Amino acid sequence: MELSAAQKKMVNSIATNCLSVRLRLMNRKIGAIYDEALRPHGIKASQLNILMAVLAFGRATSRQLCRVLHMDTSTFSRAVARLKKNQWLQVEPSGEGKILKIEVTKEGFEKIEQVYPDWQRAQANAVEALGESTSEMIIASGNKHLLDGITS
Amino acid sequence: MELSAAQKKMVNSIATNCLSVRLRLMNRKIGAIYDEALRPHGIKASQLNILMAVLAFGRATSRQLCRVLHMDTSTFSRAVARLKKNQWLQVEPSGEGKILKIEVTKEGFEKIEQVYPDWQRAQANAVEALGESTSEMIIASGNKHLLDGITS
DNA sequence: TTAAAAAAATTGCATATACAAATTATAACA
DNA sequence: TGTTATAATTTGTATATGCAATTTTTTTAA
Repeated sequence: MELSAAQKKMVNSIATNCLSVRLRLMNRKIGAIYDEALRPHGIKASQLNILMAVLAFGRATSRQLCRVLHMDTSTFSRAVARLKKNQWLQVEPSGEGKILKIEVTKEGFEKIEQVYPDWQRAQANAVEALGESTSEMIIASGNKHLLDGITS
Repeated sequence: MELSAAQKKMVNSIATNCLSVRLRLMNRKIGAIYDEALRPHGIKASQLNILMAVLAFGRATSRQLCRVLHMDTSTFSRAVARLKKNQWLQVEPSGEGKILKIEVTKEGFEKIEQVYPDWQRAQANAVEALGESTSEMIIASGNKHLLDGITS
């Protein structure tokens, strides 16, 4: 393919600036750091993610957790099934309307405690890879999103 | 689960600061913006991603592209298969050792041109969702990574 | 020039992800 | 109270992702 100047500009515009491309790449790169650190514990970063969200929010509906995590309910549903299979999560109706009691089990919490030092190591490596300021911005930006989710 | 103060601190530390969790969430959120905008064109952001990388680098080995994209070769292999099936990519041996000639086809480039206005729209929405400064930092950080990949 | 070594690419398997469709459970109302 | 409307959950299907193992290709060495 021979490209005109205008075409090259277009290509360059997307290749250089596309936030989806950039975030995807960062996600692969940083995710690998955590998954490598967590591998000996038999848990993935994404799974720890959900355990943390459940702990942080306490009793919550699937719907609320999905909104906060900006995750499709079908994705959540299957993730929860895997976490239940590992005995890290417990899901049961609470009796109060549609609210499900989703709880981290004792085994789940023990897993988090075991993982914590390696998570800290991964976190330090990730901060080093991204740089301090980028890391802080990502964390701050994430908290903003978290708050978005809570209000409804 | 009843948590002690120290345990709550640990949970909060992970839930609030984990870069993997944050990037995953951003990725889902921002990726959805692009995929929604690109859906009418029958192409996913991740696929556009690879077309752009191929165009930006010109003739390249799979290995080099995988390194730049920080993508497993198996992931790349299957993505390329799908892009070939859509006639957007063309892969053939070049005769020079192991170097494969991976090229965007005319159809592939036309697809990019069709998509461009909607990509711009998605980009604007993503910048709005993330904020100017976060967006700029992500782009800058991404470019750093890109350069990392080139030198080898 | 052919056999062994090394490298690259693919395939098997598992999880992550989302959209659409189907199912199930809840709520509302007649 | 039983039927319908609504909301939540799960299942089907497809892509994205990575690790491990296999297969294919290329290089090296005999």
